[in-house]
Amino acid sequence: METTRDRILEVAVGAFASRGYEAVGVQELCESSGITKPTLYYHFGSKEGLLAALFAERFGGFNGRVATAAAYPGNRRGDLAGVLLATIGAFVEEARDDPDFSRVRLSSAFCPPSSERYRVARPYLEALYGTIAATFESAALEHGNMAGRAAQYAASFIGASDAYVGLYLAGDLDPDEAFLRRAVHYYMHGIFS
Amino acid sequence: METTRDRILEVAVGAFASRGYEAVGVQELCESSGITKPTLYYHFGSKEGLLAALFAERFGGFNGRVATAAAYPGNRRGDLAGVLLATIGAFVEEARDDPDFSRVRLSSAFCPPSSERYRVARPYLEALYGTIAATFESAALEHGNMAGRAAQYAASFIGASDAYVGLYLAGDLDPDEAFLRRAVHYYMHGIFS
DNA sequence: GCGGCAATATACCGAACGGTATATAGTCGT
DNA sequence: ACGACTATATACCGTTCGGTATATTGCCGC
Repeated sequence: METTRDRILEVAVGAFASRGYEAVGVQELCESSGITKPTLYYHFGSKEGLLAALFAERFGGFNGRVATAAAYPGNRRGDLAGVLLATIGAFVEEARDDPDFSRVRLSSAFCPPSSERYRVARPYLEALYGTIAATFESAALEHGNMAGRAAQYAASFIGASDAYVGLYLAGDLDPDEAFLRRAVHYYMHGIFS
Repeated sequence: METTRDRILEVAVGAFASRGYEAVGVQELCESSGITKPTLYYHFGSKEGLLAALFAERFGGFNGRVATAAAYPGNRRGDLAGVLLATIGAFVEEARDDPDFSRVRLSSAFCPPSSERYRVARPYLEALYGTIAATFESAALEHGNMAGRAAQYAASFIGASDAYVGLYLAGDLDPDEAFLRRAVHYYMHGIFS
């Protein structure tokens, strides 16, 4: 059964994706959900609380799926390419399964430091970054010349992955399996290879 | 002499950087600038016009500097590494010289498709992307195995560069010359090298 | 010294904002 | 059948939103 709460969240993620959290009014979310304001405030307490609930559900889930994909060595000892492919695959799969959330996530990646958005999104952004950085730190144990560069690797890996997701969401790109394999290959061995 | 118009723009970029375009009110910008609303509307016509003027000045300038750095072959025939270093250097230098604008630029990189921000920022974002893609297309003429991949290269290069800029602006990173050289080296030859 | 224009201010507009005091309907345990 | 609790609605709050009609100032050309 679809609860009122779920319906509000679904309407909200769609509205936030297309017009942005700040530009969407609570009144409008209520009308689109077929409810009234006190109902929304009963469930979420505030507009910021609504965003927090949305992120807890979807960003939390996304981070979990990425963490599973990025586990290293996990059962893939030495297979960094396989881990990175699974990781970027998690980004792309999320964009296919939940494009609205992925749009909200991307638009929150560089949100202003004194915004409500930032306060809510920051822990999830840091968790994602930490997960990827940890993968590269583990890999450095097996590939000595990677040592001490995990932060730089994580930043560029997430940056490139999000750029691909952004192009896909804009309809400019279809990142199929071959595309992702090439992306990982370039990342590990350079653009000439 | 600092004109009223310039002062408004300076106040606006600072406010947009820290709290976001949508969350900043026109009234507040006027008070911070020491003027009143009709003066702002005399110069810019609307809030969106103010953002457009800001982007015309700063995003236009930034894109020009990137285009200069990314010119290929230019006088650097065959020196793709040098061109990419100059290009990522332009990103980082911009962040140092005009951190507020760079914050606004980053926060507009993935802004919602039905927002005012998107309408204003889109041409500049596309111009930037086109510039970088053109560089990789030119490089492919000399490095045959790069052919047909310019879009993918451009996306990942801009994505990684913006990720570095974002970390710098958050105070988590100091991208000095050595860092940037490593970044370009990884990009061209892979993370193991 | 006066017409015209660029640049500013006072005072106001209707609409939308996020949020709430209060009442009411259903459900569930006792 | 009644108290307590969950979930909802009506009607309203003060504030702020982007934007404007109108008046005023100062300068420049003639």
